[in-house]
Amino acid sequence: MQKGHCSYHTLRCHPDEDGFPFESGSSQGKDLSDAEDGVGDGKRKRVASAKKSQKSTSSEKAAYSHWLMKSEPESRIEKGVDVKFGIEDLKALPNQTGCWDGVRNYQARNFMRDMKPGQQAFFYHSNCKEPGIAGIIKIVKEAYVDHTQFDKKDVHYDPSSKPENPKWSMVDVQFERMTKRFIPLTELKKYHLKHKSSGGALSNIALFTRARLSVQPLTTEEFDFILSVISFSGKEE
DNA sequence: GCCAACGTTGGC
DNA sequence: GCCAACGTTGGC
Repeated sequence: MQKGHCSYHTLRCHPDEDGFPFESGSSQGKDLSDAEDGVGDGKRKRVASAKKSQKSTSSEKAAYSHWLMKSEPESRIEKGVDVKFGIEDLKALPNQTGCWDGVRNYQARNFMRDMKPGQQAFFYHSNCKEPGIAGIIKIVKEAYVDHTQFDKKDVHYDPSSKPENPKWSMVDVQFERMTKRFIPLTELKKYHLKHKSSGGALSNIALFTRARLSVQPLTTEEFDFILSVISFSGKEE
């Protein structure tokens, strides 16, 4: 499980279909857990203590506005199905839009639920020859029920999730553009290490501080810094 | 509610 | 293909 790979099921999703928004917003402090779906998931539920540390105006959360979403651009067979889904695959879909299904990690899911249409995300290529940021996508539909959780044939089928109380959500994303150059993970890591010691925009970037999260938030500073290094090194805006 | 065993992610 | 990091499961 786990992973934010849209697989081609994406083809079935049409951006215009009016799905029902499955609750939006809210989630920041909760982390692991299912916090907002109340019942349903079996046993153990360590409901996050979303309460604490959540001060200030009740409706206020350090809302993120930028994201980084990982997907695998190279073929890999999982349960007999190829999970490949690179930025070129998104670009090739009708309207260059697809649904980001298959996320099976609570934190990643919660971040998707925080996403708002219009926000931008980096499309990150993972588990491949050259990991790194390949382009920019845009959130075009807020979180709604990920139908693949109920599909026994799907790689990300989750028998523990019931239709009356779905566990997993997805958003629709649209290809916006390739970055003027590919930004390798190794380069980002250099900035991160440097910034960690001397201070800088990427000193705390989730890509390294929470490496396994497939859907991550980026601060505006982080996002802008990354865009700026693209241009420093050659082209881009 | 602890925590060992287990499974997954994803760089290398 | 290895394996470290870390999330999840489930017994107790």
